[in-house]
Amino acid sequence: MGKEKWVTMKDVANLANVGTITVSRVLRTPQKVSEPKRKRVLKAIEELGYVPDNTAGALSSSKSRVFGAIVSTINDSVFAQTLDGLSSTLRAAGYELLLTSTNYDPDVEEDALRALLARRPDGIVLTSTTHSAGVSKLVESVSIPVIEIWQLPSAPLDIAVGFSNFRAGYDMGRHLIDGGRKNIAFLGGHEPKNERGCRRRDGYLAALRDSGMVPITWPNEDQDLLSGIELGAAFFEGCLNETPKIDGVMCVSDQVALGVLCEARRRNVEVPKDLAVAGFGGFEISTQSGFDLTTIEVPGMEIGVATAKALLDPDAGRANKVIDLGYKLIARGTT
Amino acid sequence: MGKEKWVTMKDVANLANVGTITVSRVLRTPQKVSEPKRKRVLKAIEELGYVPDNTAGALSSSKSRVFGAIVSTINDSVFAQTLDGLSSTLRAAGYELLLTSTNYDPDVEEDALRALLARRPDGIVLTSTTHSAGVSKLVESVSIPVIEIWQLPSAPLDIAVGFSNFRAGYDMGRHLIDGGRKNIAFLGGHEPKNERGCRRRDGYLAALRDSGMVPITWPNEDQDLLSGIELGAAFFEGCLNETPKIDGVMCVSDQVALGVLCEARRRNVEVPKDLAVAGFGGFEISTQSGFDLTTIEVPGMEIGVATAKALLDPDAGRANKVIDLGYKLIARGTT
DNA sequence: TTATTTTTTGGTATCGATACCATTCTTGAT
DNA sequence: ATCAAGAATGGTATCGATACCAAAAAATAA
Repeated sequence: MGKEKWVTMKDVANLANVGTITVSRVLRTPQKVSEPKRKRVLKAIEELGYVPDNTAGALSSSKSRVFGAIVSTINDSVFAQTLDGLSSTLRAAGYELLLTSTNYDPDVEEDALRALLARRPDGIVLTSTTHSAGVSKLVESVSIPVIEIWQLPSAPLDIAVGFSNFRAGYDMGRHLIDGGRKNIAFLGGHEPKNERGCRRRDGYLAALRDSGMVPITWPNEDQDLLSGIELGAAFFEGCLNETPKIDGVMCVSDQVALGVLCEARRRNVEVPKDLAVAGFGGFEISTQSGFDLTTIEVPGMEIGVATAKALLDPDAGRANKVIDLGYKLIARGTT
Repeated sequence: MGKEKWVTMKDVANLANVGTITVSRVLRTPQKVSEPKRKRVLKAIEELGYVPDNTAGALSSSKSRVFGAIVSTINDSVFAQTLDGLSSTLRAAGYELLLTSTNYDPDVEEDALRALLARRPDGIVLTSTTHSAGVSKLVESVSIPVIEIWQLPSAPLDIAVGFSNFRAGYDMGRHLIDGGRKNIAFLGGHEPKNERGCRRRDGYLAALRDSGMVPITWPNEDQDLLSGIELGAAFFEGCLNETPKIDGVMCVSDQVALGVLCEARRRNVEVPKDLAVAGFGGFEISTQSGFDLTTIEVPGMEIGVATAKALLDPDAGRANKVIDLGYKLIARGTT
């Protein structure tokens, strides 16, 4: 690697025989520079291989052109879609995304937020909706847009973009009830760390309560070591053994549903005749695994894009602080 | 959100009645500050809710404490592991990760690199190993560590961390040959955009050539619209119809293999008796889908951690420019 | 005690860009 | 021809931290 120092704006200005400020204008507001000078400057930039230093620009303009995001995990296909939508929309507008994951550990969130704020981002995206006191205090002391995404909080800190997991859970519960199922279980979503899953389960509980039915949730203790697919399989051993009359199961995610379906096939349990299975997420897996899974399709990409827009124009976003993008219940072959 | 300006180091210094530089030292080299002053400064920081401005620090120290990464996609479970390992190791050392994805479009790489370099990162991580002239030129003009990960390049730009997709493909080919298969196909990995997949296929081709066998690759035209699982299913329609004697198939990924297995089950094709199936990746899906898939297990997390270490101590990393972390062929029930 | 080293502390210049203001140069209107 | 309004350009101060150097204080040696 070369040992040369970075080329600065001054170097470019000298070569093009203009003032540094003119170089700056060529990059930020080219229409304010006359044609011949602009060309000379661009040529000099090209020639020297100049790459502007945004940290310096950020310091003097107090606009970093960076947004920060804190996600609970990168390792989840749905967040991945949102992040793709977010980062590509932002980059098209000349902004960058600083990404941090907490691995579902709420204690990490405050540290991560501090580290992000130290970069003086122009805005922050959070994927959790319950925050520690420290986080709330930090966020409130800051004058940049803060967007909470995915789960819509009851009292948004600033702006929120997402959909209602509760309503989605409720709707899916009704869907199974309307399909004539009499004993409907909810599988997964116990871990209190996973708010979104818990809200879905709450929706399920409400739907069954409203119909006077008895809810069955499983597992009821921490099982976070089980992968989605493992959990689905274990469901047959545990829950269905205890309560064989179950004729419908609503899973916290498509992955879990897939596990149930695989195991059902192995045990010759007919779906949907003997058991209706519903997933959540609307991933590729739900249609392409050959199981034709009923699921809730979530607008992952759209959340990313809408979040990017709200970051870029927070006043428009704040006009309606809560942007609900909804979801789609896709009834297919498994129910 | 509050309208207050950011608290600066000077504010802290005034409150604690010390020089600004002392505040700086409390944060960076606390052992150089006497006990009582350190305490006073920390108290002032706490009281004012001071969050240091790293952009300013970066400017004067020319150390940004940020690393940049360009990945082809976030939406891939294996990269996700690597990114998790990378970002958590870096954050533990007080560094942040600036993440950009190219969506497998090589034209985007140069722009993304420029945008990253504008933040003056202390190092760069690339996940592709063939670069445009512009990218190479930029990288060479820069005096920070550049690490290429996953696919080991023949001529690394600087440091490389990964494993050999070619050898992995070769080994899996041999595994099938040694298992007595006579007509072995390779499924997926045609798209030239996906170098890693192509290297696996090259390994497969070499293994078959070395044994005097005739390779069968499918599909042979761009199919990038097909998801992994779709592709697996389509394989039966296309390739197996044309060449029914195929008794072994090596898939470019576990996702594709899962598609093949699902379809095989539906068509009552017995695995591994009628058809041996091998995957690639070693994801959860390979063990937990209930299919007990033979696969190549790839050290995704370890790549992330090793990359982080090399970034933090590039001289140690450069001692052996190529860090080969290997892979594991896990023979299971499907072969 | 004095001389010498080590530790602790602060002042000032600096990093590379942009903001702000002042100046020069155009252009068109009167 | 004169003036006003606007466009184009550049000089200088500034953003908030750290580097570098120098001074003061404390610890140690002679």
